[in-house]
Amino acid sequence: MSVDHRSRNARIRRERMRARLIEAALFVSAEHGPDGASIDEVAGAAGVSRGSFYNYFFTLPELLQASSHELGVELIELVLAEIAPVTDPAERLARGFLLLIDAGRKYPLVARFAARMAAVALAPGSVAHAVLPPLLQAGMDAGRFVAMPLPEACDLTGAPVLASLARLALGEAVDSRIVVQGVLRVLGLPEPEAEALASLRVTLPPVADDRLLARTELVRQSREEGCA
Amino acid sequence: MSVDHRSRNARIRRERMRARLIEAALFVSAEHGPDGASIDEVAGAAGVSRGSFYNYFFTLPELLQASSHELGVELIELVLAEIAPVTDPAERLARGFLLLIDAGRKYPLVARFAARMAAVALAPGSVAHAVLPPLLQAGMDAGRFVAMPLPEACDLTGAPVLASLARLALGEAVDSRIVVQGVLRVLGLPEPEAEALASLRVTLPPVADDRLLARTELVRQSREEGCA
Amino acid sequence: MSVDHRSRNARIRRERMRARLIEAALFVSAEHGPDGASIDEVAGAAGVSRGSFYNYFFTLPELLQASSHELGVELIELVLAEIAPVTDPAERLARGFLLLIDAGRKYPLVARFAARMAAVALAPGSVAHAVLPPLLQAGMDAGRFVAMPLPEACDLTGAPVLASLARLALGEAVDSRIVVQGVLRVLGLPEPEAEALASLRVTLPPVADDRLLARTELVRQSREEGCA
Amino acid sequence: MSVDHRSRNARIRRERMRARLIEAALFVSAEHGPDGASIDEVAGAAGVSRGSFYNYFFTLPELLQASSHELGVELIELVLAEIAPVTDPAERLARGFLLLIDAGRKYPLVARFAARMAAVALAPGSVAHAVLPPLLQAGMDAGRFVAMPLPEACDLTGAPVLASLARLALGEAVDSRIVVQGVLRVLGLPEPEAEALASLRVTLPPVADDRLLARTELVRQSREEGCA
DNA sequence: GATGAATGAGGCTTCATTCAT
DNA sequence: CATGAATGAAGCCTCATTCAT
Repeated sequence: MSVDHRSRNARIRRERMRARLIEAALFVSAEHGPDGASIDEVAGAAGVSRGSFYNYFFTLPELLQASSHELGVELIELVLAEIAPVTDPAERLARGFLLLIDAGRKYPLVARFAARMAAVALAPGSVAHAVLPPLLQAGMDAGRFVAMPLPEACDLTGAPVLASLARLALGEAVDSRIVVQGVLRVLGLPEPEAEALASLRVTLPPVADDRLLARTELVRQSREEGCA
Repeated sequence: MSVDHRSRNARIRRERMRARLIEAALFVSAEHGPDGASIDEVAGAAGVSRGSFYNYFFTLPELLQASSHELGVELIELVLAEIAPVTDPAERLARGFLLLIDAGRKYPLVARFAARMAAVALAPGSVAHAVLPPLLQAGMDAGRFVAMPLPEACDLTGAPVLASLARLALGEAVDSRIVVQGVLRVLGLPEPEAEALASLRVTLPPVADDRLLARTELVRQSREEGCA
Repeated sequence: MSVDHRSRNARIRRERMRARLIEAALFVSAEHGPDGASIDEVAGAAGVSRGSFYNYFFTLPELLQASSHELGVELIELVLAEIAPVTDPAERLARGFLLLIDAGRKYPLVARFAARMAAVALAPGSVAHAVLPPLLQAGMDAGRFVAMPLPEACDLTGAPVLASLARLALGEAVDSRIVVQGVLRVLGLPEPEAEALASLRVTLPPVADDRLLARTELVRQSREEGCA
Repeated sequence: MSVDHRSRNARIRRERMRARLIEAALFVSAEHGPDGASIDEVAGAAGVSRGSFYNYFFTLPELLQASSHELGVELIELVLAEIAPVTDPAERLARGFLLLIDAGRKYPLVARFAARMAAVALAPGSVAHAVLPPLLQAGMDAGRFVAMPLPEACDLTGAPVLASLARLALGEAVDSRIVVQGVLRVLGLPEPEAEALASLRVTLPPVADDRLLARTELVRQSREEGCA
């Protein structure tokens, strides 16, 4: 029993430390890019010692990968939960992309991270790759999208959205309606419908305080206060 | 006269050395990415000493930038020359993108470079940014494309093509017909025309032996022979 | 307790490492001058790795400064302790200078260091600058020395002594009696008194084995043994 | 004949080039110290190529030595010429030192150079060492100065003057009357006479435009104009 | 586990020197 | 002779990694 208890405590502490490192890696790599980060800096940002890092990860890329994965999962889960009730594949895709660009707008770190980590984030095996193809396939199966090979379909739809996030990260304005309407058009939707779906109003649900997304906001706010 | 001769010789030699460095940078950054390159490695690949690098460039990013620029210019000039006789903006765009993807197929280094250097290659000020917007604008002005803001239009058309190059670089197959058809569709072309234009047969003209593009081929061939 | 113990041990080890670096810097800069020293050489002389240097100092000048300061403080403390009982300002100065030149004779490294580091050692903010002016001022206030501006007084008294140390460092003989008598003369002391004070017999007290001064001796001895 | 003529021309050109290098070395080492100079910088300041340097000197220290020597000779010749008519050794010394400090005031580069190059400038074999001892010896032989060993006499008189120049180089004020009076006092002159001699008014004669000293002035002036 | 000292490999940059033109 | 390109040795610094406490 006491052993159990102790080990449970230990496990919880481990989780928390891991989360702190992942969070720190997120900030640091959003700031300096994945290649600009150093173990020292990440550990410092997490408030732990250099040596501790090695108790949780073997290499820096491994942590960055975990960091990217974690954020991606949170983001995707948020979006998927939001579009879960929607049954029409076209509307699902439209809402999903609109929400994603909105997330980039609301959470600047997300946009910056997406821009910086595009190579990692889109690599096969990433969250994005797991989610987009099924959505597209479903639309084609339902006859809502014109049939086309999935890889090309991903390039035609996912890449513009990612590019939009990158532009957001640079501080430029992005009209998500235009982008999503184009994406739907490329999938063969009739123009009026593409326009209607791209004009849907979507809202990101609030996220729990302990999620990565919420933490990125906190950091942003504290910085603004710090500056003001 | 003799002064002239000497200085001309010197200038030519300088040019050649510079070209060697740029070429080497191309290979190295295509291999390891822009952040994986080191001055040592580039100099080594060029067959010159570490110190020589500093006689031609101040920093590595400067060389990479020059390298990216040089290749981009060659590529763009090649494509532009090929589509120069074409007057219809839609056909120009279709042929241009088809040629570009073809170039990625024919010159694997180009694809790899495009994939690795996306961030650099697409940054404002790059060759791509100078070429695509006017093409799109011309099409809209001519009423061939639906009107839409240029930035979003770039994201919707350029990003899929770049993504295709990236996929090529990974060794995957890419059906450029599908991609270009989609790009034309997103620009509002009627389906039959989009299909027709995307089905055009294009051929990259041969390039002079001293151009970067040709040199990338030579390297590839010599490597294959080396392996075989 | 255990924390205390660990951190105390750590602190002691840090101190020791720092001391080793300072000591090494002393030898190296006495040998090659402050501009001839390199981080590599100092670290090597201290028997530690290049990287360790950076765990203790930011720059080489910082270490040299620390080194100079440390030795200066030891030397000054030694001399000041010795002349503490003396009340007559003239005798204090005479004994102080005699002891200093004696130190240069007894500890060749001190002389060499003084010669090499004159620029650093005499810069405003150095130990020498903190000690000599008050001594001179006291003598003038007491009417023992003729009144004159302090800066010029420092030049007239301190510079000859430093020059003597430099000559010692070159292996030449120095008659400290002559030098000190001259210094007292320039301060206006009547000749017989100047001669009497300059003829005082002084002896440097022994120093603890862990002081820098003692360590310089050890090194000298070990080298002589090595040669013999 | 023509050979003679050509070789004479050549010799003159060589001399000029050598002079330019020496002058450049003077400026550069006065600016950054003897250890801060590089061949590149000196050659650049002289307006010649790196390679040319090696046609005139083997090493940088050799050039610096020549530079120091040249300036020292000019300065000494200037002072010696000025005090040539004076027969009293004490007055010769007084006037000489007064002129020297004046030179430091009038030609800041001289002061800075003296401060920076003290080690080189006072090394045995330097100009200073060739001039001061005979002056002192003459005074002792004539019974004007108290007898004392020459090395110590040099330290007691030369070092304060050099220290004064160093202080001038730092931008501090120096009362040469006080310094020279002290120097005479240390040599045993009766107080009234020391004061009288130290109060002599001396004036540096103008120097020809092609002398190093004059060139240092030109540089200073052009800089001031540049700033203004 | 957590810590941070110690290490040394690896990249960067400067600069003296050589040498072909 | 003058030039400046090429070289590589040598110093600087960062940082991933190991390890004793």
